[in-house]
Amino acid sequence: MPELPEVETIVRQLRPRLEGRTITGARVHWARTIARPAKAAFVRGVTGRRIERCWRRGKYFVFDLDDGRRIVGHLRMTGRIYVEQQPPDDYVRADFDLDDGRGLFFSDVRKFGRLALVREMHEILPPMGPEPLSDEMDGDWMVAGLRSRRRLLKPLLLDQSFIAGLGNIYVDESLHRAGLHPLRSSHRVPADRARRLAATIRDVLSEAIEAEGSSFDVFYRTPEGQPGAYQDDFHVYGRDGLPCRTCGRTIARIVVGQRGTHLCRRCQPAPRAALGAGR
DNA sequence: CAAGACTCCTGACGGC
DNA sequence: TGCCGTCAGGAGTCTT
Repeated sequence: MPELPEVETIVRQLRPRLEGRTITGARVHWARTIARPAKAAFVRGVTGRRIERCWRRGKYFVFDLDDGRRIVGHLRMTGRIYVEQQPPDDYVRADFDLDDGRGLFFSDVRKFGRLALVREMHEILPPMGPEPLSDEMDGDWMVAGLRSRRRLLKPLLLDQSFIAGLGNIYVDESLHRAGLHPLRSSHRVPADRARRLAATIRDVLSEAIEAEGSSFDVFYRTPEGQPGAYQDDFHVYGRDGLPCRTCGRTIARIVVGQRGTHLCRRCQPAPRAALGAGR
């Protein structure tokens, strides 16, 4: 579920609750939640360790431990993390006792989320593109990146090995604001439009972080239990049938790469090859 | 290399 | 009310 702004918000709020805390015990209630090592070794490995730092890479959250190892996790569609006194819901797949008497709870309705205990990030992370908010992801990078691959824009931006952290919401929102149709071929995007896309992605993500992410249903809540506010600023995502907030044209929904895709046909003109498609 | 199908899971929702 | 099909913010694997 959560994309970069949601994971960033979660990590920021977990930081004061977790950094410096020692894990005094752990339980796993759904074995497949633990990607590696085996469940028992995971529990043994985290028990007694102090959490030194909480940070994020793409949509992954990372808890550095005091023995050089780290817990790396992904919330996928419906994962949530809390630091509370009591289990927050009926979907806790793993939980950790903290030395201040509270617990760290990993909850996930659909059981797609994963936790791993590793020494090096590459043991669990697939190849990942640059952080969208880093200096590396600038206009020049986007121009070169779009040219070097022959992909449809939307699937390319969703590809974590191209750029890290974007998901379905923020790709749709970024493409709309950049005036680019999701079915455009990456290598045919003019350089000036590619530069605009890079700037737009940074702006959209920054604004979403400012709003503490997006919550349009019950699944995303910050560790403080609050919904995000960015869904109020959506221009296309989930707005099919409603008027475009930029030009008034009805927002359309098509399917691209098996993903629901929202766009304004006036703000985002179709590429020639896609005319007549996507109905 | 690119793109589509299929899979992992559960719950909510619309239609009948 | 209840049953059924469909869909969901992710991503890995396999096939074409």
